Parts: sequence; C-alpha cells; structure tokens
Amino acid sequence: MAEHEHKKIYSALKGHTYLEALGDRPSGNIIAVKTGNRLHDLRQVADSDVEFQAVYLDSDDGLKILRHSAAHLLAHVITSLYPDSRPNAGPATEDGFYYDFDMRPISSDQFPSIEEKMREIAGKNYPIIREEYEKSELISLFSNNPYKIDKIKDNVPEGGRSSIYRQGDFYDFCTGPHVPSTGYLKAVKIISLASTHYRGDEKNAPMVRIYGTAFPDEKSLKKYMLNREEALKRDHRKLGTEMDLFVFNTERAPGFPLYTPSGSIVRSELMAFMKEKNGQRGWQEVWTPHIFRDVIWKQSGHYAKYKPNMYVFTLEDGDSYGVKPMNCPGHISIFEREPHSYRDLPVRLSEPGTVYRYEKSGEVGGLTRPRAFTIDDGHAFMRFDQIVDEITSILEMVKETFNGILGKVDLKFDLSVMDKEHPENYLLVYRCRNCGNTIEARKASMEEHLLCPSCGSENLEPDFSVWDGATEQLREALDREKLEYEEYPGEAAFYGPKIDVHVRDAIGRMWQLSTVQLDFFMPTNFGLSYVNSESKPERIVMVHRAIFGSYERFMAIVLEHFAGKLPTWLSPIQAYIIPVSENYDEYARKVQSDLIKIGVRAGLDTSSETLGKKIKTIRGKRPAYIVVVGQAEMESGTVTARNRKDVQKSMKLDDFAREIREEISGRKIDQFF
RNA sequence: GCCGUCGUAGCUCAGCAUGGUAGAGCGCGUGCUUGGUAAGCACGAGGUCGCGGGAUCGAAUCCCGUCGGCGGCUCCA
Repeated sequence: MAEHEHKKIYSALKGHTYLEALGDRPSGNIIAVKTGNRLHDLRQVADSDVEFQAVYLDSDDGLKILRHSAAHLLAHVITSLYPDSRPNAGPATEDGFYYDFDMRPISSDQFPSIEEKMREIAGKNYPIIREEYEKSELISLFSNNPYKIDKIKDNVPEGGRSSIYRQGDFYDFCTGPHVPSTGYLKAVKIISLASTHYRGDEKNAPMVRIYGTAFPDEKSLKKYMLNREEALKRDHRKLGTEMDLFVFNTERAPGFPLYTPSGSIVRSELMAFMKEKNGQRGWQEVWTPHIFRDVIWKQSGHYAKYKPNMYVFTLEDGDSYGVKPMNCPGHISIFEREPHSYRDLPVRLSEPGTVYRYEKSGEVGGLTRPRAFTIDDGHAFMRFDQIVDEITSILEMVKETFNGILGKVDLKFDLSVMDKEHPENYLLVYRCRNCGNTIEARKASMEEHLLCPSCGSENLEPDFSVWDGATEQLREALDREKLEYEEYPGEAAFYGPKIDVHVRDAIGRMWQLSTVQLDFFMPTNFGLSYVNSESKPERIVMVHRAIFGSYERFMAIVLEHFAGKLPTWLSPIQAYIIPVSENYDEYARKVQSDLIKIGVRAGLDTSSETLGKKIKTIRGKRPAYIVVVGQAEMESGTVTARNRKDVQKSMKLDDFAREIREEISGRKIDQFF
C-alpha cells in the first residue's frame, strides 16, 4: 500500500456512512476511518460534514482494531463453549490481545478446540454490527454479567447512551470500532493463559486471562510466531546456561546472580568499555561502600519511601545499617567533602555501583530483574545553567555506547515532564502572596496544609520557573542532538523531569536502558550548594544518569540481541583451538600461546575426542573463532579458522593473530571475515 | 504479595492418573580409537526425587505446609 493512500483525506457528508463516503474505492483493506483522533466503523453515520482518513488493516490503528475484534471473537467462542463463563474485558495489547473471563480454569490443551471454533465463526463471516442503547436497556441486555454491569454503570452517564457490538448470537458492551465482519479474522492465534483478578485487585474474583494475537493474514501471523520462537531461543537465561556465564543458587541467594569465570569476562569487558566512555567525558570514578548507617537513608528520604525494599539490620550494640539500594547518597557524601566554586562545576562522579533491592518474590527473574545489580551510575553536580550542556554530553554518550556495542539500532527518547494540573505531586517552590517568602515543598507528601513558615499565610503560589527552565534545557539538549522524542506529561518523578532511552534489539523488541534524571530534591535534602561569582551560596542541581542501566540487564539484552554470538571483544572464548589429532598438539599449543601473548582469550582442546565431536561440544559456548590445525597447517604455519557464521578460511597464523587483535582492540561488531 | 503452573543426576527430560524406595540422552571418569569441521566404541561413577510434616505395611507418586523457578497481575525514586 502506497504511503500517500494512507494519508489521503476523504470527506463525508452528515447523515451518510463513511463506507458511502469512500465510494467505490477498494475497501478490502480499509476497515475503519479516523476523524481527528477518533476512530469509527465504516458503517457508522457521520453526524456532521467531516473530513477523515481511511484506516488500513495493516496500520497500527488497523491492527489494534483487528485484535480488539479478535478479542470479541474469543469471547464469542468462550461463551459458546463454556456457557457458565462471564466475560469481563478484552483489550488489544501491543502485539495482540487478551480477554479476562470469570470461568473455571482451562488448560492449554483446549487451545486447539478454541481456535477451531474461532475459525468456524470467522468463516461464517457474521457482520459485526454496532447498536446503540439507553443505559437502562444496556443493563438489562447484560443482566447475567455483573462485570459488564459495573462497566456500564461506570462509563455510561445516567440517561446516556452507549453501544454494543453484535456478531451472530454474541454481543459485547463496547465502544468499538471493529472490523466490518468476522471474516476479517483470518489469522488468529491463542498464545497463553494467565490468571488475574477482577480489576487487578486480589480481593476480587479470580479470572482466567487468555492471551492471543491476530494478523491481517496467515503469513504475517506465521512470521510473528517464528519471531516469538526466536525470542524464546534467545532467552538470556537459556543462553547463560549454555554458555556458562552465570548461575542462580535459588536456595542460598534467590534472585542474586553469581557470575562464572566466563560471565565475569563479559561483565568486565562491558565495565572497561564504560570506564573508557566515562573518562572521555569527564566522569571521575569513585568507590562507595555497600552499607551505610541508617542516618544517611533517613536524610536521603529512602527510609521514608523505600525502606520496604531495603535490606536493613541492627547490630547487637543497637547500631542500625542499610544496604544501599541506590548510589546517590554515597556520591553526595564524596561531593560534599569540600566546598565547591561555580568555576569547578560540574563535578561528575561515576561508579559501577552494586545496589541491593528487596524485590518481591513475584518480581524477581533472571538478569533483567535481580535483587542485586550493578548500575553504571553517575551523578553530576552542577549549576542550573549547565543542564543543557551536561545533558547533551550524556545523550552523545548514549548514542556512542549503543551504536558502538549493538550496531545501528533504533533509539527512542522519552521526555517525562510534570503535569501542571497536579502541582501538588511535585517538589516545587512556592511564593507567599502575603509576605513574599519562598519555600520548597511537595504538597502531596504533607499531612497538613502548606502554610508560609514566616507569616503563616495559606496564600501560596506555585512557582514553576525552575521546572520550566530545566525542562526547556532538556528539550534543547534533545534538539541539539537532533533527536526525535515524545513528551509524557505527568510521567516526571516528583523531584524532576527525566529522559528515558529505549533501544530496539535485533528482533524488534524495545528495551528501556538509559535514564537521565534531573533532581532538585536530593540537593535540598543534603543542603548541597556551591559558591557563585558573588561569593553567595547557591543550590546545586543534580543529574542521575545510567547509560547501560545495569550491567545485569544490559548483559541480558546483549546476549539476546546477538543470540549469544557476541562480538569478539565480548566473547569469553575468542579463539578455540582444536588439533586434528594429538600429533599436532604441539603446534596447537604454539598457536594458543602466540594468541594469548597478544591478549587473545584462546582455549585449546587436546582431548582424545574426534574433531567433529569437539566442534559440536564447544558450539554451545559460542566461541568467536574455532581454529583447526593439522598436518597442512603445521607445515605451512597457518590456521584454519571458522567464524560465528560457520565460514571457514585458512591463513597464516601471523595474519590471523593480527586480524583478530585488531578486531578485539577496535571492539568491532563484525568479524574480520 | 496475589493467581496459575512447575520442582526427579551438572544439563534437558521420562516415571506420578492405577503407591511396591528411579530411568534416558547429553555431560563427567577410565580404557580403546589418532580422527580434517555439528555426536567413534566400550565400561563406569553420579540422585536421601526442593525441604518439612501427615495418612499408609509401604510414597518420587496421595494430602497439608514451606522454600524456590516460570507465566501473568500488582508494585517500582
């Protein structure tokens, strides 16, 4: 479908359906229309003369509609196969849909029969018809379903009207829109089962959630399913076991990864990379302890907000400690050791800082959500006017890091800003209209009314200038780097706006990695200031930033992105040497020691297995190169190397050594052949 | 934390419904084999069936509890 087709503007006359307005145009792929931001069915009647765009099945809106219709189809099938079931709600999700039912639990054995019935109903090509009713009529239509009645009561105003969608003998309370008929649901698949509670509240009835997905045609569904399989194959937990990178001892340390020698190599290489990047941009490395006395956590506000997630303990003498869940208080303790001039800022402190957070049992999983993880943490202490430069520099680091390690990947930038409708949620400066005094406060966290501390007046006016100025500097930094970004009002933390960075991996998944966060709060709590050019103290602005996020999570993503076939510089085994028989062991040892001498991580297999067996066995570990040496190689001083793509090449040992060394030192993503 | 599901050898898994105290493949060890790019042959070691209780003459198997893993939900400075 040509792009201009998608963008074409049509116009509908009042009283006519959109379908009519589309005229004789080929509408097989057009399933709905969009006026402004509102979506409508093709059969809906325009209530005024409007311009609209066609929504095509393969567009984002189109897929969403298709999947929502697929959810209805599922509910149609479930209610007919299990007449006792009561459907609750079934929205489209990012790549599919789900529907929650109050019903007896089913098992995945039933998927085939559900899918078969879905195909049957789709095959009958029932029209999917919108019907509008009064609130009272709706309530009687759904009299046997308390969940729908709740929804009607919550969403339809007294005396108001809303719609149902009907297909054959099934109908559902829904605002739509939907595809014109069930025949559009050609490629629908049930994916998985989960259990949940009505409205996500465990006090409510348990529900069976059925996940599925739908695509315009079988081919794209198949592609999606293959991609899913690929994702399972790439699961870092599976790769981590195969490559012997880390273990979890579930009894002794549930949720805490332990790195093996191989895993530790990958981790150290990533750390070395980041250390270099930090050095290039003025981030000084520090080290802070893992345990602090409780006073620091009281001052930082962690005990007030975060204590349930912290490992805390009290010694016999009554002294209390907390294991750090964040590195900032430690870095602040270093920053505040001496006074700072405006001339010396920013001060940038960084650390691969291991933090410990007590994650609830249901939350822990693999390297993506461990209870101990190491953040490539950094805190910059600076003047307000330095924000834009500092953020620009960090954004450059972000781009260099991910393009350097993962290759040309999509990066997505989100700017989270405050919601000015709710100033009470944020730490703000308030100015007293009565006496002119200013104070900083976050109203939502206060038990009492906010009063002016000097005159007691309640007449306080929020001053957004700090937030506005800071947010503007974040935008400017993003613009300077020519980055496209989306703004999310209300997503900012209470203490400042932030930028999050998402990365798209090799099979299309988005991961949130970097975060860059301004903080007006910690500097207040710790009274951080610098001396300005008039010798007056001025408040510090802090930025928290992590590029990788955490080494654990990033390692998981790197593994999954490359399906375990890590770039050579990251590979625990960079060259694995296999002599054809023990007659060539000596030459193989020379090859190995030559490579080790120049810093290549070279392994050697002199066991008495066959060549084929040795290759088979080592493949799971995914060495960068498998190097075979036998009679021919020994005589000519060569090696026969096999790369990650199973391409073989013979060359002089010296040439191989030189090439692999360059590949490693250049941290190249691709192999030299 | 909640719902569902699972926990048997280093790894992947069978056995459990119909109770009679364990099996396979890979890996590991030893010997033979000296092999040219994804499994050479033989023999062997290795498990108090996550942990704790209960009913039973008898439990990997049934019941209860508990600790973990996984998929969701909720939470997330």
